[in-house]
Amino acid sequence: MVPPQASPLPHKPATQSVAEGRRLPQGEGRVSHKGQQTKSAIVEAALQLATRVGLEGLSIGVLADQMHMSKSGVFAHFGSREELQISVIREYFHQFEQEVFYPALAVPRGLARVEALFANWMKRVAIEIQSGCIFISGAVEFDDRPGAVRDALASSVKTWLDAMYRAVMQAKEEGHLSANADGHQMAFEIHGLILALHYEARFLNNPGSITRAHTGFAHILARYGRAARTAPVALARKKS
Amino acid sequence: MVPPQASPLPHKPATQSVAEGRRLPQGEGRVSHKGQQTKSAIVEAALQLATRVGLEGLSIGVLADQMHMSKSGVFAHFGSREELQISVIREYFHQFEQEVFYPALAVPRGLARVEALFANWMKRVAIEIQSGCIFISGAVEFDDRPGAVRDALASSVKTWLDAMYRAVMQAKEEGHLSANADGHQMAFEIHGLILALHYEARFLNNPGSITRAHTGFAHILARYGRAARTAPVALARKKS
DNA sequence: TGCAAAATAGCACGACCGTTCGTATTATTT
DNA sequence: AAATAATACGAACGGTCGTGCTATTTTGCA
Repeated sequence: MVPPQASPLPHKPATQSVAEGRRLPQGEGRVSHKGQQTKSAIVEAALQLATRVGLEGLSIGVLADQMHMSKSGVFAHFGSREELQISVIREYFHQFEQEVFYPALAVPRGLARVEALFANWMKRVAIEIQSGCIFISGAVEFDDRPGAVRDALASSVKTWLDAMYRAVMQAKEEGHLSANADGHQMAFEIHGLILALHYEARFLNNPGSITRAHTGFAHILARYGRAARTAPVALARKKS
Repeated sequence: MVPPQASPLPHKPATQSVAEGRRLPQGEGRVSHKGQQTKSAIVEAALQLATRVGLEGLSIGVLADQMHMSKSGVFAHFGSREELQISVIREYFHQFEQEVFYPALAVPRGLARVEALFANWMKRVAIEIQSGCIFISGAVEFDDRPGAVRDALASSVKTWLDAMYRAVMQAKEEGHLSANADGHQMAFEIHGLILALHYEARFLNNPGSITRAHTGFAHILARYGRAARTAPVALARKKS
C-alpha cells in the first residue's frame, strides 16, 4: 500500500559531505561557514571510529587527536557527547538509506525489490565485517540505558526493519509470495540471518558465513514463495 | 558420532556455589578457606552485574560497593580486571551447561535432543530478555579487541555452537533429518533466530518475538526434515 | 580594510577508573 | 596458646573521561 519510505531523523546536513568534494552551491549565499564543514568532517571521523569501538567507546579526546584539533574545539560543535553520538547515528542512517534503501526503490516493487533490499544489505555487511555496525553494537550498548541516544537508535532501526516489512507485503500483494505469508515473521527471520552473519563472521571469524546468509535467505524465500505450504506439523515444535 | 560434550574452560570452582547452600565435603580437608567463598560470591554478583552493563561496563568499584567491600579487597581476589572478566565468563558458561546442555543429554539423541537444546535455550533467553546475555554483548564488545577475554568468550561460544551442530548431525544419522541437510547451515540459522529474538525483544521491545523464534525454529525443522527438498531454484537468489 | 561573529585553543575541574602498597584484621594450623 | 598464613582495608597514584570557562585566532561580510 504505502510506498516504503524512510528518514525518521532527517539527517540534518551539517553541510554536504566535504570528503566527497561536493562543490557547494555558492551562487546564492548561505553556505559553508567553514564551521559546518569541519563539523561534518568530525561526524565522519566519529562514525568511522564508532564502527570500531562502538558509540560508548567513542571518546572526544581520541576524536580530537585524530582530527588534529583540541578537545574543546571538537566539543563545541556538539555541546555534549550525547549530541555527538546522535549525530553519528543520523549520519549512519543516512548512509544506510543511500546505499541500501534508495537503490532498491529503483527496482520494481514485489519480490525483486525484497531481493534488492537484501542484496544491498549484504553488500554493506560484507564491509561491516571488518568495521562493525553501530545498529548492532548500539543495540547491545543501549538496551537498558534509556535516553535520547537509545531513542535515535531504535527509531532508525525500526524505520529500516519496517521498510523491509513493507517491501515484503508489497511482494505479497503482487502475488509473488504466498497469500498467508506472515510479513513480520519473514522480516524477523531475515533480520536473524544478518545478525548471525555479523556474529559469526566478525566475532568468530567463521569462513563461509556470507554464503550461509545467502542460503538462508533463499530458504526463507522458498518457504514463503507462491507455492505456499504450512509446516509439516509432525516435525514442528512439540508440546509448547 | 562423538557424543556432544562441553567444558573448554573447566569452570575452576572457586568453591561450590555458596548461594545454593551446598554443604562442603568437610570430611577430608582441602576446602572452604572462606576466601574462596567470598570469591565465588563476588563472581556471582559480577555476573549479575555484567549481564546488565556488559563485561566492559563491569567496574571493580561498583562491584565492591555492592558487595560491601573495599575496591582493593575485591581486586585482590583476581589480580586484574581481565581475570575478573574471565571468571565471569567461566561462571556464565557453567550455568549455561547446567541449564541448557546437560538436561538435553538426558533426552535421547536425534531430533528430540535438538528440540530439547533449543527449548532449553529459549527458556534461558526468556529470562535474558530482562537481564542480557554476555555471549551476545561480549561478542560486540570484543569483536576487534584481541586478548584473553575475547579468547575465553569465543571458545565458550564455539563450544556451545558446536554442541548444537553435533546434535543436529546425530539427528541426521538417526534418520530424523534429511540426508543432505547441512548441519552448519542449520546451526547458523538457529543461531540467527536467537540473536534476532534478543535484538527485537530486548532492544526494540517488540512483543511476539518469542513466538516468532519458535515459529522460525519450526520452519527450519520442516525444511531439513525427513521429506527433504531442495529450494525451488526459481525463487532462490538470482545472480550471486 | 576593518569589525563583529564564529570557530578553535588552552586550561582547570571533578568524577571515575584500575592498580599498588603498607597495614590491620581475621582464619587456620601448629 | 602462639605462630603463621590468608583476607580485607584505606589511602594514594597516574590516567582518561566529559564539560565549563576564558582567551585567541580565523572567517565572512560591509
